[in-house]
Amino acid sequence: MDLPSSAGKKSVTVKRILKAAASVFSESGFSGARVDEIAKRAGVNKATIYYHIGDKEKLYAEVISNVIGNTAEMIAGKIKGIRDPEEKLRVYVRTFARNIDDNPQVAPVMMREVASGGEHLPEVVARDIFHIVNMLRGILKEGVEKGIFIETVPFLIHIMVMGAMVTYKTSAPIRAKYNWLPAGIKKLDDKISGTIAGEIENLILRAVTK
Amino acid sequence: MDLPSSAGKKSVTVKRILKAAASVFSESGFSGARVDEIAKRAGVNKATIYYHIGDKEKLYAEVISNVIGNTAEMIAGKIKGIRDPEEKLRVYVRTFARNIDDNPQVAPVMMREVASGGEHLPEVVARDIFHIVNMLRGILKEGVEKGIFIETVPFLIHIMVMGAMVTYKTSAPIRAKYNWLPAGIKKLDDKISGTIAGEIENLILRAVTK
DNA sequence: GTGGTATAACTAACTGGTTAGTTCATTATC
DNA sequence: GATAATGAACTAACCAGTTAGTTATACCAC
Repeated sequence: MDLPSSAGKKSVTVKRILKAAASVFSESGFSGARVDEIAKRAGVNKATIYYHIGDKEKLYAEVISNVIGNTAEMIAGKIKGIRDPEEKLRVYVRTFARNIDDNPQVAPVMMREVASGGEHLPEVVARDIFHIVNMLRGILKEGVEKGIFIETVPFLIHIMVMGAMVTYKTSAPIRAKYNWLPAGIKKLDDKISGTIAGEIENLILRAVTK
Repeated sequence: MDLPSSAGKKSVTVKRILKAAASVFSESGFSGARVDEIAKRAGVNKATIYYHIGDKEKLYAEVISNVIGNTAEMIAGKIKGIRDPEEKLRVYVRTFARNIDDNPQVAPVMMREVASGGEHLPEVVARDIFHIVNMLRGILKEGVEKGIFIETVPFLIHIMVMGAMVTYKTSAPIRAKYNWLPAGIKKLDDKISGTIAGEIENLILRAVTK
């Protein structure tokens, strides 16, 4: 019924369904999301979703691929031209930060996906994430070979960066809710790219640099 | 984690309900969890849950307080006797790791709670988490004053440690699922306390130490 | 260019299984 | 026998997925 998402041939209706689905799933998770609500936000009849895409699972898989599907490619592109491993690492962090800022659904969707043990995670997406970690491993290895980085566990570095950013982003509404929180926490910027990413960048570089 | 029988006035039935609820909620999240399933695992009739505790929300709040409720106290206790900020920071990380290992429900529950913007987070628990970050701030400040740490954003350090550990723990089933993952990632220990916590400890210390 | 037909896109209304929460009778305990 | 605790059965609401039909457009034969 649906075409592989490679060709950008999606109709306006399909795009609207996917956009609505992304926002509902990111707010409520898979089981919390209501197909009726998605239909309502997309401004289509529920049956239209089943006509164009398929059942709830299929819809979710489509959304998740769309939302965290091409991060690896983006990072690879940004890193390509750079020589210095240190700068590569900085760009790695920055690109991630930008990606999370630009796609607000990524963070909560990814968190819940991990929390559920990848219950609904399409293998393609798992491979994409592995690809990202692998790039990081390349960067770190190169740094070690050039004598500027210490030996580390790339996967750990990855989840420290990722974990921090994703938690930072998703915790924003919680931080906003409680007035008794001190300014130091409450006043932190909502955007990651910028001050926060810069801070994380520096911390990670200090951690891995000889 | 089990309370001494003096402090815990909870009946055996209530304890069994809370234990069952914790495991179901941590597997399926709030909306994915079924009250019938909780009753079944606890070996009680569903009405017993409503008699002793209340509705699903009440039950969830009870579980969440139980599961991440007294971490602050535990950390405070462990840190009390220590002078050296560096060692305090190490203990901070280690205690957290231990806590996550000992209570396997903590990580997924916390992740989903953050992902949902604290939708069901009891304020008591939010205050507890803030208390933890505040302790970390104290440690870091002390280190800065003694001239051994650089200035950092405590909240960021906290979510780097936390994010990494929680992600590490919950990603275990995903890492186990895919056989195409290289040994370097697949062979990582499931327990955090030990090698992993040690590695995180070192990274964080390198990051904040002058 | 008119009538006929096929097809894609969509909808209102329905179905049947599921599930949170209730009721009330029954059992155990003191 | 009064109170606390539990069980079996029920109900009302909810919700994923279906059905049967409508509209719009394109295509084709004559």
